[in-house]
Amino acid sequence: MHTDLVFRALADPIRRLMLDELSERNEQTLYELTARLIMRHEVAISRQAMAKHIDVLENAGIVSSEKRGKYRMLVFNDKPLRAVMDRWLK
Amino acid sequence: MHTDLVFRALADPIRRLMLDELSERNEQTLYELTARLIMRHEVAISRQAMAKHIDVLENAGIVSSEKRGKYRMLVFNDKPLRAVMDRWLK
DNA sequence: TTGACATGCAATCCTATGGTTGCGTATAGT
DNA sequence: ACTATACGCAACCATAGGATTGCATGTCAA
Repeated sequence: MHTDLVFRALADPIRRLMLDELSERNEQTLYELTARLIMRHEVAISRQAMAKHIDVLENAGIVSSEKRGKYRMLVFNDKPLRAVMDRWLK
Repeated sequence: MHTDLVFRALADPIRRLMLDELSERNEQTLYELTARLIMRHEVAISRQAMAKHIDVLENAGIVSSEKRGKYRMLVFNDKPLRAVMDRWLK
């Protein structure tokens, strides 16, 4: 597991909001998630920017995506977070 | 507490190494910490760069510093980390 | 007091990163 | 078959972040 990718993924506030939404309601499409962020958190962001964020989260292993037809289903995975968190918290 | 500052502080690998050292051996001066990073972790970094990193960690509340004479004593504080970590780990 | 030492401050540079724009592609519905 | 939809890809841009450089400041020891 790549610690650096995990921490860098968490460094952006929008990505953290994405994790909030995904941890609360799993299995969303990229489009759904984008709409939720815009409406519930009043962020102004494009679909392309969201796609980039998803790539970052996926490379870090925090989110996995599965292609279903024309949709990209997003699944939250908390294992990398747990693995990385208790580094300084014995 | 400023969540964003905490996460951004953790985004840099050198700052994470600094926390490793400080959590293991508290109350070091900036100079000591710099020497330790260079020797034990083989990082090539200047004192000025280290000072900047300390500022970032201090603004995030993860490290506090106290001026003692010509020394700047560094103290690790894990509270912001704990507060921020169990956001997605219920 | 004088000099070495630990640190502070400011300007500059380079690269990474987040965002936009524009276009292309594949799937689903009618 | 046609069209709208959900998404992928690549180029460009602007800003922020990490590092260096140079100089200034304050403290301690001799």
